[in-house]
Amino acid sequence: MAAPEGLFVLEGRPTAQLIADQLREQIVQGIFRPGEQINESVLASQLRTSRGPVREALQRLSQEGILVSRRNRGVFVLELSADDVREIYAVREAVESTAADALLDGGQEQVKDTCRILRTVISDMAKQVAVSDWQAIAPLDMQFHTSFVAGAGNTRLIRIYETLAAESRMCILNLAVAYPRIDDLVQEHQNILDLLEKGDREELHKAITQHMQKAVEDLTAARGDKEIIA
Amino acid sequence: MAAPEGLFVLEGRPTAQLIADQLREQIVQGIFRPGEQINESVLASQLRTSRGPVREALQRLSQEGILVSRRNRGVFVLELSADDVREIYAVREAVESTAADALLDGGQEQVKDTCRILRTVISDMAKQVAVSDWQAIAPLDMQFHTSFVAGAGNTRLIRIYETLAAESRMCILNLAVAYPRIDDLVQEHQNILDLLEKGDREELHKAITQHMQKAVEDLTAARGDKEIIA
DNA sequence: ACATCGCCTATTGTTGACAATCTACAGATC
DNA sequence: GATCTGTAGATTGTCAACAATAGGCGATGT
Repeated sequence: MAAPEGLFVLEGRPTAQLIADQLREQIVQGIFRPGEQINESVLASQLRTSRGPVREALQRLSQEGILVSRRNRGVFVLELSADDVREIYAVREAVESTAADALLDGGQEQVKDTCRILRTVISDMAKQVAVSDWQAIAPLDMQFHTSFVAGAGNTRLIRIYETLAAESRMCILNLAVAYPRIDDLVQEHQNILDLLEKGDREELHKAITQHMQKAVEDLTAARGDKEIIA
Repeated sequence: MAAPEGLFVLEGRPTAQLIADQLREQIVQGIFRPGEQINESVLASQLRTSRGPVREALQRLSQEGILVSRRNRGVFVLELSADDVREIYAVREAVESTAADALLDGGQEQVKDTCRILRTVISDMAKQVAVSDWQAIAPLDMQFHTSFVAGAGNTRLIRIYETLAAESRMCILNLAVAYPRIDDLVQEHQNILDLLEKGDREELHKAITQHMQKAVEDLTAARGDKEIIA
């Protein structure tokens, strides 16, 4: 039978997973602000479920690092410092560089498939830039990079990058006006795509490094060094 | 399930954390074999606790990737394929290379502190090699690399590497005679330490890459390409 | 006024019972 | 004999009640 997709409130299968995904999305969208407390009981009754699955989901997100749990005090949305930003983007650079190598070593077919996906993402991105829809740009930005890493086909790399993507979106959303050089945005991603397609390993690595460095500069520019961003 | 004599009744505060840590240790030591099922209820009664904390610990290890959970069927110790080995060591190479750069960029002091730690590890390793105590060598091998990464001071990198270290130990332990070139072992690590101390970035990267490549060759040599190692 | 002690509340941590669901097996049916 | 079906058992998934604990706040004594 054709499976009719159920609604978001409560589905049959992996409840904790659904809660975690939903919550992560709400956090990176800024519905829960950094430093804000999340109460197990309250969330459970809101979701019409018990504390068990909620607790499981919260624990999951804590392990991912976007929540911090203090014993008998509560769980709170992560607050990011400038140092955190530097850490995150340093690791992102490492992961994406590795993915780039794996892609280029993986054969023409793999590169081609990945590029096809990346092209559509850039296309969507250009549309949203044209109408200045920042809300839609951040997810697309991350989708580009996530797809890039996914193209390498290393499941561990992908799993690592998922957490980094969530943290990056938290960085971006907490920066109010997130993209100072919004016109460069599409161009930069297009450049990465071109270099991947061309197979220019050297320049691709440089482009990734620069992309990350610029991001760190933008994200840390307005704030003091050790200050909390959010 | 085999009676695990190594598990102690737990006290103190973060119960689930303790269970997870102990269980992880038991798994990388091979007390729980790959593919073996781990039963929540049984484990709970062995630990004189309830299913809640045990479940939490198992979920944590599942997220780390050293357990796999199948709904309503049970949780099982991860079985590693040759592809898994390649994945793990590819990511390890990326992480350690990043750590190397961060170390060298972090100043003389940081490098010096790290080298001091690494020296003692190598010293211990040499002792165990001398008496051919393989059981003790694997942890020291991982301790070297974990300390190396820790020296970079990037908490996210460290967290990522902890999981990789656990998976690596699973690779090693499942290979029976794990170190074909046991005499080279100390030498290779010493070489990495020397290059770090010298600050030779180029050669250090090469050494790390070679170290990982050799490991993959050793670990996949005896088995078919897609075969399960354990 | 100030420091100290002890209660109070909010929140997580823990527990045992109960429900849902998957697999395997045995029996019926063709 | 092969295949379908329904039932049993094992295991996780869910739940609500209960316990422990950390930190706040006020009473109390000086």
